[in-house]
Amino acid sequence: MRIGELSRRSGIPVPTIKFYMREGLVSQGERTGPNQARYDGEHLRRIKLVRALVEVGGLSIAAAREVLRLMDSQGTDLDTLGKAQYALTPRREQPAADDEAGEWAARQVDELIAERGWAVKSSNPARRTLADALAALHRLGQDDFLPLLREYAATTGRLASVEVDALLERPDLISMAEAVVVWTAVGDAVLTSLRRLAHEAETTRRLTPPGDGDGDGDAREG
Amino acid sequence: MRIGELSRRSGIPVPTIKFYMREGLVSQGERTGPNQARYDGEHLRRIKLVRALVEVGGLSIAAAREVLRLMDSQGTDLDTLGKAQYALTPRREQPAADDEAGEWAARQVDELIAERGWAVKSSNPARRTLADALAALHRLGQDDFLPLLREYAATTGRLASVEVDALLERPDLISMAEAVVVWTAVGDAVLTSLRRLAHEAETTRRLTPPGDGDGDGDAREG
DNA sequence: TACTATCGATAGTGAAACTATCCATGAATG
DNA sequence: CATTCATGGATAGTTTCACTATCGATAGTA
Repeated sequence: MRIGELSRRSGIPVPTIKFYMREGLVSQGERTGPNQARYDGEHLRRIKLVRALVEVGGLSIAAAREVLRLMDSQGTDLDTLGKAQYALTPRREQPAADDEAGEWAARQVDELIAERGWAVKSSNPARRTLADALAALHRLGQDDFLPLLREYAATTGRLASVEVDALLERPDLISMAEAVVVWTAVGDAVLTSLRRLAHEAETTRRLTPPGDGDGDGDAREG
Repeated sequence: MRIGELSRRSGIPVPTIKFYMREGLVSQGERTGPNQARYDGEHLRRIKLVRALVEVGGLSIAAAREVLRLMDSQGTDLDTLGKAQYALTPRREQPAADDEAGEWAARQVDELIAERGWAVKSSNPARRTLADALAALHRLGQDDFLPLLREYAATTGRLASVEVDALLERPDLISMAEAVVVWTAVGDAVLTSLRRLAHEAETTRRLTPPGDGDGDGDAREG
């Protein structure tokens, strides 16, 4: 197919597809003339993957490029998968604040990880993200979130277990690599939106007197 | 205090604080002269809150303003808290894709919510976020994520329960409003980073032969 | 043959989040 | 009390990011 069809089938404008190719997110088509090239289903699929990472996963173009590069690297091994996982985590440019809250938060993260017996490298950028979040909570005096943190950790541990189970069902490393990338990026959106939905449901359940409402548990009101 | 001290104590540059005031995220100081104003601890706290929403929660300035406006509104009631919750969810500007994947995803979301008996308004923007995520997975043929979705829903339901428990411990509505805002925004970061950490830990646990390594479960290697 | 599509290259756009400069004045210091 | 620094409000400028638009030569198509 030519680029027009690629655009129609993906829903992405031609100039944007060209932009992705320039940026190295999508490979060039097979050249058939000075101003002609041919694309195939792989290109289409790749464009959909880029959109998933960028639009749903919220990755920057640069981060997406790095993730895809690692995913593509021949001889995808577990180490590379780990790096791809790291590249999927939003990075902070600035060094961590070295104030009281920052140090406290870093300590909390270390303790939590030790407590759960998790094997996590110190280079895992999620350590930093978590520490930043805890530091922000601490600065705001929201320390009563801490007990929830333990709950969250236990819960995500269980989730990770079933997730890895499902991942290991994949027939080959290439397929696993793609699942790691997609599930990690898109899974964040799934998890956080489910949390929002559950929060509303739970609040409604708690604060609605029993017998109030239509009783089918669905409060769709637009 | 004056703006310089506010800057020093928050770690935010003076021009940025001025910018936040212009944008209505932080209230003006109490004027004491043509070019003088006085600020207090509330201002400092507010700046920290803005930073938490923007930096950790990833909210845009516009979204943060809306959230804070709702949080501030006198007579904070549960309805307002719900609106604040909605304002914390990242919005899509474009209408949902009406392709097969989009429709399929919307159906999945409705079914899931019905299945769990969740009372969730159809206006909850998290429905859309979740549908977009599921649509992306479907377009990529990653339908084996679906069983995990059920697991995720059950899990976030339990989390929401303990979270609302903790929330209702708060003495007043104002304090609850702040917790809703902060926990929702920062909680996303906590949850997703914990998921990353758990994922690495679980992968390591599964793929490391028993007895391999130092056995303390901590694989910090930098 | 006319018209549309495509190629790669280059330049332009619009939003977002700051950042810099200015001037009149107030505070602080020797 | 003179000098220096800080402040407030206003306005304009900067940087980054993710696209978009245009161009001239060439290719497919009705």
